[in-house]
Amino acid sequence: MALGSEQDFGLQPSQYAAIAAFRLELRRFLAFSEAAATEAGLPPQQHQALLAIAGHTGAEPPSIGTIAEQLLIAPNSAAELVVRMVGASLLTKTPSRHDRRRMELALTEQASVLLHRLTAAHLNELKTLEPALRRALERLHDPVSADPPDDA
Amino acid sequence: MALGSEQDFGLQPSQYAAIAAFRLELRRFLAFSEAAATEAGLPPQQHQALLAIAGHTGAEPPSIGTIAEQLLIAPNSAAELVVRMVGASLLTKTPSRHDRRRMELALTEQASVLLHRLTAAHLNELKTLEPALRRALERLHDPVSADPPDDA
DNA sequence: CCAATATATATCGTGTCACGACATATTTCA
DNA sequence: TGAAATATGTCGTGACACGATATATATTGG
Repeated sequence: MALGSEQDFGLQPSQYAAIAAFRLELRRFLAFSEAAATEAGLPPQQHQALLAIAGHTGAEPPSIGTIAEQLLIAPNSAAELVVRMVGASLLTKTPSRHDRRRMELALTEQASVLLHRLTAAHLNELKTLEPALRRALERLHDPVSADPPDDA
Repeated sequence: MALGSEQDFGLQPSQYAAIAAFRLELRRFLAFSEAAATEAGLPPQQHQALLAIAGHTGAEPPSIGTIAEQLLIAPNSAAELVVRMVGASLLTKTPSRHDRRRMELALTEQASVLLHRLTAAHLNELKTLEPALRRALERLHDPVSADPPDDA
């Protein structure tokens, strides 16, 4: 369903390079993020879960399902992730009184401090990486202007 | 070393939401990409390796080390990845005659066809996702203007 | 020109984490 | 109320990256 319906005229060799360069920029950011989380003693996915909870803006408190939606993982995977995080004293998990199927999640004090520091580091790093990310995005449309060769 | 040297004044609650939203957009793109590769019968990392080779612009032909650099993985991981891909008839691997430590990599015909279709699908999808990605990037600086709540 | 070192790739054991399949508890609704 | 939908939990499995280590080839200082 995802393939087969696009026209493939006009796919230049340089477009491979443009997409590859874009993916490399994404990887650089993700690698920074994973390294920062790991150095802080936090598995990367647990960092993302903290961020999703702290950044949650809905009316209902964040739940296991919220994690699944924001991290784009299956609900059972989110449940497992939360188990690990409660075990690591990063989250509290309490049954909702309005819907006792739901588990309401909240950051512990420890997690708040960690996330605050990590977030500051991320905003800082993004100041550096953002221009390259922007340029890579733009070159997807106009791949004629190339970067210097890989091995430069 | 990565943490602790940033000032953390002025980190608003809405910045968590801005970064979380940015990460969600990244995940949407990555999820599309992984799904497209998987539907095409290709493990996502193998797709990225194909892209890195096809998009390689250096003077020397791409090698195991090229894969490691572009995918930001360790050289031994790249070697393992290439073993799997040669086994799946996606790559040819021949020792370089100038440096017989090096293995020169090239796509098979089958892989070229696959990658061409996948790349067209990606360029197509990026037309849709790019605006959201751009907006999410911009809101990292100016997080006051928010998206509608999560559960809208 | 050779010994020491650096580089490129390969192998093996290990650990993390997401998934599918399935199970259970709670809520909703015809 | 009973059936279906929703939310979470459990277990076995698999992909893949890593660290430690090994081997082959290249490079270089003396």
